[in-house]
Amino acid sequence: MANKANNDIRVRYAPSPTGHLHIGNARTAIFNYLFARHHKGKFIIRIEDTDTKRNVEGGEKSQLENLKWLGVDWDEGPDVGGDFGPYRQSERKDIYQKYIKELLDKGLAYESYLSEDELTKMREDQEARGEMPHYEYEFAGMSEEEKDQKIQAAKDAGITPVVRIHVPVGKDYVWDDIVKGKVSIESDTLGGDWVIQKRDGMPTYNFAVVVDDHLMKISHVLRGDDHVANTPKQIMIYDALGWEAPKFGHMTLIINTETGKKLSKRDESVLQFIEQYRELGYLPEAMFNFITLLGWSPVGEDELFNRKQFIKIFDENRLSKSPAKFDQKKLEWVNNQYVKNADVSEISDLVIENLIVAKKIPANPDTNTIQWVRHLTELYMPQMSYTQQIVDLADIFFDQPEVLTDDEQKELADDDARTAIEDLRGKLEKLDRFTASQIMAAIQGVRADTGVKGRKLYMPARIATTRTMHGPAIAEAIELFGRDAALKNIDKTLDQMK
RNA sequence: GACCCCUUGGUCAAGUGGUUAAGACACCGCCCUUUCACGGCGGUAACAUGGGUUCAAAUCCCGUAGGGGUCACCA
Repeated sequence: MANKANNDIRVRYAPSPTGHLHIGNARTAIFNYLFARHHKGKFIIRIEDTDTKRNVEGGEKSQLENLKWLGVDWDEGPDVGGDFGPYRQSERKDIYQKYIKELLDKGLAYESYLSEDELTKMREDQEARGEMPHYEYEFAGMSEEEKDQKIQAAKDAGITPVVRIHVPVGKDYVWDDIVKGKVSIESDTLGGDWVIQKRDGMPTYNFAVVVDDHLMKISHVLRGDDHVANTPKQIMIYDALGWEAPKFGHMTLIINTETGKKLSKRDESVLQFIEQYRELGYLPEAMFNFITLLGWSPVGEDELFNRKQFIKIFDENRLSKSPAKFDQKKLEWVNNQYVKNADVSEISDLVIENLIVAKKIPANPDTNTIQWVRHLTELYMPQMSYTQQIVDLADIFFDQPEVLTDDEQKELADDDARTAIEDLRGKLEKLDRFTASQIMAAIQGVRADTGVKGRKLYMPARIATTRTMHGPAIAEAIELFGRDAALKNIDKTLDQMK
């Protein structure tokens, strides 16, 4: 199992089209991508759709789309083709067939005629005996004649066989794992002769993977830790077919913060599909950045990198051996770093979508609205972790509170407050251009004319115009309300003042 | 249960025999800000445990405990 030469580096990401792109899968894809790009090798996408029952309509398309969104691109795959296609396992049936036949001819595999019922019974008996379920050789101790008879009987009963591989007895399967180091698993712990071809004629995962990886000249297999137990089975196939196995690397799983277990797709306490984050207005660069830092760390102290930098500094030897919890807070922080530094127009476009979905603005906003949202976005960019937060953050612009809080009333409980607010009202009404700079001038005018200043001026002014004591820069906020709304708010506040 | 693997602060993590055991998120405090946030500065807080090996152990070895993964005609 010698290491292949660097110029032959080919890695793959092999999703099954059973749904949307999961965080864990995205991470696998990203690490493979980074590995390929760093070593100037090829990155391939292969669709593993041998379980026809579980394939989801549109699943493949969604997976690829979200991968592209993250900024991952590939050299070969079902959509772009390549010299080693087809890139969907469902289209490679005859290829698998050929190798199944080869193993059958060599006597390394055999047809198994056990029915579902017999298999179930076997497992139940084992369980009753306190054993873990495993396959027991169905022709154990039989002569050729007895064996033939049994097969004939099964055939007569209309049973279609599956194909099983003979698992060597007492053999150690050892490999030097890129992340785990030396791993060794004994063949007798594998659960017996396993199926390489299902009753429907499709190959099983562990068989198809080997055939494809070999034919596609895959040099390194980087995948999740949950595949460790599959590796000996796969090496077994490489051996049986006389092929050289690639290098394996098993990355630790991402686990749920609360349960400490591997993120399960059914687990609803964590958002775990890329698409969900996309809808909340997370930026692809930020997601890429954050995901890459899960189970991998760069050399220095920096944590913010773009794709190009990651490609440059990626080092598979720095993959972590222990599982990482998914920290949403940190993701928010990372995303905020990117939001803050993004172009206003990019963020604004996302904000518009979020506001439309929340029904705060019409589905087809006019140019005034778009311009208005742009200003709004600029004001809130420094504090948005993700753009969907704008809906709550900017709530005062859409739904002003009917009553004031006690804290707000306290700020207004002063004769100066009324004086200042009334004076401000008059000045705002007369402003010829309702812009932030003019508004600020008006506020300062209030100070000059009434003598009210400092917090006693700004707080009442803010509360009266925006109906809340917290928010972005006061003049900008008032401008965003517009003259009519600001005056209306002032009147309402004046009425409610004690 | 069997087999594989993991264990540094609440979280992510650096660290590969000699360090005051980095850094980031979160948290707390102060500053900036006529509000909130951003930003700046500072702080609390960790080598699971017991034995070895060694002049010296977070680092190497063994045991224990805890955690995880896998045991399909799913991938």
